[in-house]
Amino acid sequence: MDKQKDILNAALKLFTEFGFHGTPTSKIAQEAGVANGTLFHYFKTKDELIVAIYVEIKKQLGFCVSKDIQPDDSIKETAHKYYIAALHWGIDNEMELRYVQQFLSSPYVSMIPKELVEQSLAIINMIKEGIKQKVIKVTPAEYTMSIISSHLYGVNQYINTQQMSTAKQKQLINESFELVWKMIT
Amino acid sequence: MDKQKDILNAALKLFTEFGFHGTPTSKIAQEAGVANGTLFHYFKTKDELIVAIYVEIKKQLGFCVSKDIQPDDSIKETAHKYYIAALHWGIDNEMELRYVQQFLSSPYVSMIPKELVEQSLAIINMIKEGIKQKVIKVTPAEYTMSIISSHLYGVNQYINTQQMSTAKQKQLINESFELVWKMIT
DNA sequence: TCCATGATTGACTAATCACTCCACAAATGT
DNA sequence: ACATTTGTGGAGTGATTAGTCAATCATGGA
Repeated sequence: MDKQKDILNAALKLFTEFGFHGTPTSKIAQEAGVANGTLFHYFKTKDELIVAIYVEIKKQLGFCVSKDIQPDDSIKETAHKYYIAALHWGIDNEMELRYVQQFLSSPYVSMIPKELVEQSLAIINMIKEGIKQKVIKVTPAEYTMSIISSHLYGVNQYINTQQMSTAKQKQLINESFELVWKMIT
Repeated sequence: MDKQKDILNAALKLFTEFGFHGTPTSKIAQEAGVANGTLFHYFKTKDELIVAIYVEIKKQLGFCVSKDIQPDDSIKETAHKYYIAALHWGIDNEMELRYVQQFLSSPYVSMIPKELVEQSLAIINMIKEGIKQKVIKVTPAEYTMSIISSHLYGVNQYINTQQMSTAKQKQLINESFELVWKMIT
């Protein structure tokens, strides 16, 4: 019923499969089951749609990753929860992940609205708090963050390309957190 | 003098700046200082050009990374050399790295010629040899490989975004290898 | 000198695509 | 009941672009 959502979903699907250039707006409208003009009623330009999808995904990820965090969790507990949640999100939302990758390594990155940039501030702050509490190694928080994200990315990619039982996956995920934790402490 | 190289360089530059979609072949020809038709004399299609650039970069990286390797180096020495060379390549060839990222997260990946896929086999074999010699942890070699590459990527990104003295860079690079080595052994 | 081969040119084209426009429908307010 | 806003449709348009082609130019061998 919600045509805007239909358009977003159709566009997400087609963009991940055929790329931004490879999918005309007409195909998006067709896939979403709306008319060509309707698409431009909701999104003034194709670029705006491309950015909107990214913003939507980021919002979902942000919610998903932080929903289990308790204020009185220890640093390690918090980090563990963030890590696990992010990894699971990546596994469950392969298409969205691929979209984000494509988006971030395209010239559209420069169109990200400012208010979204601060999203990952919570994690940076957690790292800084961890350093203050002397549980995390004294290095620039951005460096630690960079290491963690890329590790996350690597594990995700491995899990997504190899196929394995859910049990093996769980084991791998937990082990990989311990690996990262050992590295940053 | 070599117009084919001129075209490749011009295309690399424009594609990294404006994306595949955002740069028309006419602009590439212009930047390369050749006529429109000349471009299509060397590359049958725009897609072929896009893939050719990737292949060229991969060739350079492959050469750069393996040129210092000696057959009688220890596993750790070999790994260290690979790691350092790859990191330096990424620092010295920011544009090429960005191109590779953009390419790999685009639908053009599926056009990579088969003979190129085996490129990273040498590193996988090194890891397997390391496992046999009991210096590297017993995990699937592809997993270890995935962890190393993504770590490399993360460090690279950090170095490229922050600016720091060359001395600090060197220190960071060496420390980061020890971090990875600790992780995989 | 003459020919052959391949490089080089740039005007041209057929197709595509982002976006507009306007008519109409549905919802919402008064 | 009427007016106003909001949503929806889809044909149409102007600009852009990948790729073509026929003509020229450069090189070198016979």
